[in-house]
Amino acid sequence: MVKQSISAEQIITAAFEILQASGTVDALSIRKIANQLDIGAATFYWHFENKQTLLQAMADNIIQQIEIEPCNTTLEWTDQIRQIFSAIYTTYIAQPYAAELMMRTVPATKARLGLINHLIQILLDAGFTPEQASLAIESIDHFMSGLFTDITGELEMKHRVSQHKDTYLAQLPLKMQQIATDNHYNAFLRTFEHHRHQQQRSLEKFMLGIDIFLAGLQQQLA
Amino acid sequence: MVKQSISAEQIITAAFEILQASGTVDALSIRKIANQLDIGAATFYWHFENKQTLLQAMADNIIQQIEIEPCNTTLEWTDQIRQIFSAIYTTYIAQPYAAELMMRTVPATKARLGLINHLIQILLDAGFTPEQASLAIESIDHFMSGLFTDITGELEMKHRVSQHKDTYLAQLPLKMQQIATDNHYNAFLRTFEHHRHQQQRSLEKFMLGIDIFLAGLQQQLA
DNA sequence: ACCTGAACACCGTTCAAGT
DNA sequence: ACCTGAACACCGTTCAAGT
Repeated sequence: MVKQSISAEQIITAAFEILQASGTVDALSIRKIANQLDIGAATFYWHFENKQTLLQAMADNIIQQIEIEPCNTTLEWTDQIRQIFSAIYTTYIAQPYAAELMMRTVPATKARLGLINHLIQILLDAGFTPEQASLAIESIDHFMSGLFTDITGELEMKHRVSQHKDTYLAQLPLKMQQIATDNHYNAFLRTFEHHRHQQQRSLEKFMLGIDIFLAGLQQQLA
Repeated sequence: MVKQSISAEQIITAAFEILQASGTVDALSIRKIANQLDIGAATFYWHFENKQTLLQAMADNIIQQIEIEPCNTTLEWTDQIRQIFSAIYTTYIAQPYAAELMMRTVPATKARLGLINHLIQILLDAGFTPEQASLAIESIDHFMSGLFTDITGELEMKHRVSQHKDTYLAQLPLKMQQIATDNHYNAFLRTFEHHRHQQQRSLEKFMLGIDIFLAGLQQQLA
C-alpha cells in the first residue's frame, strides 16, 4: 500500500515536535521522525539529502520566526542592537534547542545572512570599522550560544533527574557544595546559593551581559 | 587468556589520544577506546560507571593542566582576570575538544571549583557584589564556550572537507557569498573576505573580546 | 515520483559467565 | 578482582526493489 505523499514541511514539523518534547538535537533521530509520520525511515532520504540538511532547514525556519522591527534610525545604535538580541533571545528561549541548532549549522540562507548583515550594518553606521563590527557581533553571538548551551544543559539535567533515570546527576549539586565547603571556596559558595535560588528571569540576566559588552564597545568609539 | 590489569588512567589516556585524532567528543566511543587498549568494550564498565563519568574525569584532567600563576595582588583586577583567561585559552586551544568537554560536564571537582572560586574572589576584592561577580564570570565563560564551539566546528568542517567525504559542506562558503551578493548584503560581504583571510592569531581576537567586556565591567564600578 | 524492507556499520549499556 | 562474548535497544545511511 502506498502512503499519501509526505512533504518536506511535514517532516520539519514532525522534527520540531519531537525536539520540543525531547529538548536536545541528539535525541532527534530520523527513525523517530519516520515513526511519527508513519513512514519508513528510508523515506526520509527521498526528501532530504541527510540529517544535516534537515537541521539547516530547521535553523532557517527558526530565524524566520524572529520579529525584527523596521529599522528605527532615531534609536541609539546600542538600543538597536539591544532590541534585536532581545528578539532573538525571546525566540530561542521558547524552543531551547534553537541555539544548538544554530551552532550545528551554517548560516547559508537568506534569512540568517540578512540578520547578520543587519547587525553589522548598525555597527558600521555607528562608526566602527568592519573588523570591529564583525568581532563585536561574533562575540555577542558566542556569548549567547554559550548561555543557551548552559540553559539547555541545565534543563536536560533536570529532565533526566525528574524521570529518575539518572541518580548520578541528581547528587552532583550536593557534591559541588561539599567540595566547595571542604576547601573553603567561600567566594564560590556565596554565589552558589544565590544561583540556585533565583532561576528564571534569564532575559534580564542576558541583557545585563549584553549591556556590559555594549558599554565596553562604546568606550572603544571614544 | 587474562590481560594485564588496565587502569582508569590508561583509559583516560587512550580516550585523549582518540579525541586528539578525531577532534569531537561525539566521535569518541567506548568501543574505540576498548579497541585501542585491546580489551573488550564491556571492560570499560568495570572502571567507569558510564561514559559521562569518563568525560567528567577528562574535563578535570584538562583544568589541572592550566598553569595559574600565584595570586599577584600588585596587579590590577582586570589584568588578573586577563592572565587567567589567557592561560585557559592556551590550554583549550591545544586540545580544541576541551571546551566541549567542559560544556558537557559539571564542575564537581576540586580543581574546577577552585578555578571558579579564584575568579569570583578577584571580582569580589575589586568591589563587585557577589551577584555581579558571578554574572561576570559566567558571561566570560559563556563567551569562551561559544567561541570554542565555533572554532571546533570550523576545524571539523575543514577536516571533513579535506577527507573529501563531504562535498555538501565544501560548497557552503561559496553559497553564502552567492546569497549575500544576490541580496546586496554589503555589510556582511565587507567582513566576510576579511574573516576568510586572517585565520590564526585567535588568541588576540579572544583577548579583544575579553577586553571589551572588562571595559564594560569597569564602567559598572564607577 | 515516491516509498519500502533489509542490510551495513556503527552506538551505549547490561549481564551471565569465565579466570 | 578483573575481564569476556553475546545480547539489547538504539543510531545514520544505502540500495535494490516495489507501485
